[in-house]
Amino acid sequence: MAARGQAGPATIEDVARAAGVSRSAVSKVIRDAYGVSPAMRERVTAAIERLGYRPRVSARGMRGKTFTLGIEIPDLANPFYPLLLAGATAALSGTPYQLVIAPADPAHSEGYRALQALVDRQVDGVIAVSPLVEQAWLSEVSATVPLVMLGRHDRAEEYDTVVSDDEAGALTVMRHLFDLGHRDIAHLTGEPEDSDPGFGVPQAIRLQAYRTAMQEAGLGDRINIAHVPGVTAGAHRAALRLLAETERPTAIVACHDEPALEVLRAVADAGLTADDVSVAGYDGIAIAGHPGISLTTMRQDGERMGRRSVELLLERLAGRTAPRHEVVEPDLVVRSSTRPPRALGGR
Amino acid sequence: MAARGQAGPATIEDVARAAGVSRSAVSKVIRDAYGVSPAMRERVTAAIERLGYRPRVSARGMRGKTFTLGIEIPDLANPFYPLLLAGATAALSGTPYQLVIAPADPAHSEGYRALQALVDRQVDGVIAVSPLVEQAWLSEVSATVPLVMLGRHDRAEEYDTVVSDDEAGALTVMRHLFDLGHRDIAHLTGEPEDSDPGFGVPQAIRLQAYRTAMQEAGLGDRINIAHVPGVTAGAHRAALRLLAETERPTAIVACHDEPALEVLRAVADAGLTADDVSVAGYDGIAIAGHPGISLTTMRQDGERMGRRSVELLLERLAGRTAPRHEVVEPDLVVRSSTRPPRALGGR
DNA sequence: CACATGATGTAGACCGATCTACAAGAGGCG
DNA sequence: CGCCTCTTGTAGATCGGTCTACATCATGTG
Repeated sequence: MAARGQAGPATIEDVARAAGVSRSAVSKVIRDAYGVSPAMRERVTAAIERLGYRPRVSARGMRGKTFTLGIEIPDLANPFYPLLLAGATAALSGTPYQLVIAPADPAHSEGYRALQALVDRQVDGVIAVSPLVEQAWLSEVSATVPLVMLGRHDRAEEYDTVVSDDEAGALTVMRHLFDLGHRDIAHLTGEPEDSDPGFGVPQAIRLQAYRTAMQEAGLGDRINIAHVPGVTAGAHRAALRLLAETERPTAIVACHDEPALEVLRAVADAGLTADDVSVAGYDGIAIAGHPGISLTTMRQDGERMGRRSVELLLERLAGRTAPRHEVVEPDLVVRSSTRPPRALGGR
Repeated sequence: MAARGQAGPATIEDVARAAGVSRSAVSKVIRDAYGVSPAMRERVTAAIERLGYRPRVSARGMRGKTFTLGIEIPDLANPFYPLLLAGATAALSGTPYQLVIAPADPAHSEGYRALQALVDRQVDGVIAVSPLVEQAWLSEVSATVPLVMLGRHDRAEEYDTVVSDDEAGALTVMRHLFDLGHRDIAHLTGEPEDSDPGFGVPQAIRLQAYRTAMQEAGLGDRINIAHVPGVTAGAHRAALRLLAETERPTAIVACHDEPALEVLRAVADAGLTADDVSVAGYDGIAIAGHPGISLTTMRQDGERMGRRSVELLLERLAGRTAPRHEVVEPDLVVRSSTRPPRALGGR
């Protein structure tokens, strides 16, 4: 922003005129292309400075690139997603690329809409976080623009993926609870249709791991799954229901930290404590470490996941064609929300 | 997305050819402009459908609009901001506009960079949340594109603003604490240079209100202000220092909920409880209502603020030229983090 | 019946960049 | 000295839309 010729912001034409050179020359300087003499660069740069010229991304996008990467995110209210963004933003600093976020409500069709909006805007690369769009559709998108699917376990040929090892993570949580002595462990997750493991959604993988762990521990008959519509929104009520059962579970595992917070709230509302019911979450959001919450959780390195996603995109833009599928290992953070069950010597 | 002619996604040219009409005709149909017969609309729509045609925003932006509104947000990790986004997104549903978010680290120059990135992308309107950019610069920006400053109290002639009544809110918190019997009340806020009331930043207004309230209560000599670099990041240490003072304050008011959470953590770390030190925040983030936290706070209707910002932009796009400055009233939510001071019979 | 009016569709300029092809000039070399 | 190569800068096509001006045709009207 600075003084400009007449109507509206300066264009490349204005700069060319001011510097006494051609448009092409200015363009070369901007793009740092081959064939510019130091003298010319000097004059053009000065003119750019003087006019406060900024190239318009729309115009650049017509032929070249937009220097924009888009990330589609469902539900920014979930504090795990900002972690991804922090990592993505960090990975982009120092590059000429700008990150733009398209928010999408978690509702089904919203993911499509938001991703489509990014594609319409000619972004140079897309990161998709919405788990509920069809793989085939993503493949089609990736024919137009490089794409990274973040968080879902599908090893597509057409695009890259970055995921956390949800199976190992969920099994680790279960082992932790078994080690504490729990046998009546309930699992709280989303609606059944989203939990089909074929879809590759994290919560589906975690649910499957829960089943496997219970079976292998010989507790197949104690499997207790609460499918909650809207997960976080319905978690409080669902948890109250679990807590009112005659054979109350001694531990509840939620598919994410956010619903786990609601479970904790329900535990408090029911007049119970962590000595009565252990609660474990999954994600490792920051508030889980607050002394008033102190939630045991599997911490996913969201920042790393966001960073790697961007790096994979940049590699694609640099020419890579073979798909890559990255796995990030989560780690268990034990806090005071999980304790031995009362009957076995819990204080 | 669907079948397309040859290389790359279909263009308006392809649609025109497929429908046997001119580009202009297709353009008219897309824009729902005057002069299209039902028959023509029919044929064109069918062709669009068949080819899976989507107009490219870059190309549209060259002459017309981009149907994109941009919002610049510092620090998405602060859960108050997603509230704004939720409101903004909601206000946009049903309109042809798409919201894109440009993330900016809270560092000073980042706000400029992110806002500039949005302007470069030819958005039809901008919402700025970063409080630390100069008013004059914003005025310049608003010569190019309609702008709403969200959260800062400057009644500029060139652009609209949406703010919460921070003065009334902060005074309300103080009255609440006075009513409980507190007299030694400390205030925790950001760095002094950001607290100049002339800047209009919320935390500056709140700090000023704290001063006023203390003065008017005859407690001018007990004013105790902790200026913390990086607010949230430094709040924990700063709170520990306050708690270690010989004349320990009986209440601590933070300029935002996020640092207030850190104060609560410090209180716990120091082996104290809400009976020893009351804590109040400001913003009304959701987690403050969790039983493990239970933080007294001034709730700002972030969703409403986001919604109003978008509505003001839409009005501008519809032709309004006179600036509007909206004020939203916050309300006090009393929870168990504030109690009467021990000396006066707090149990 | 000649003419004004209004509805519908098309041609082509235009937006602001990029990028290819090429011209002009400077050195290098046999 | 003539030719070749390399560097530097320019002209002009191009991207995919929008938008203005205008042509065409059907209809209403005096």
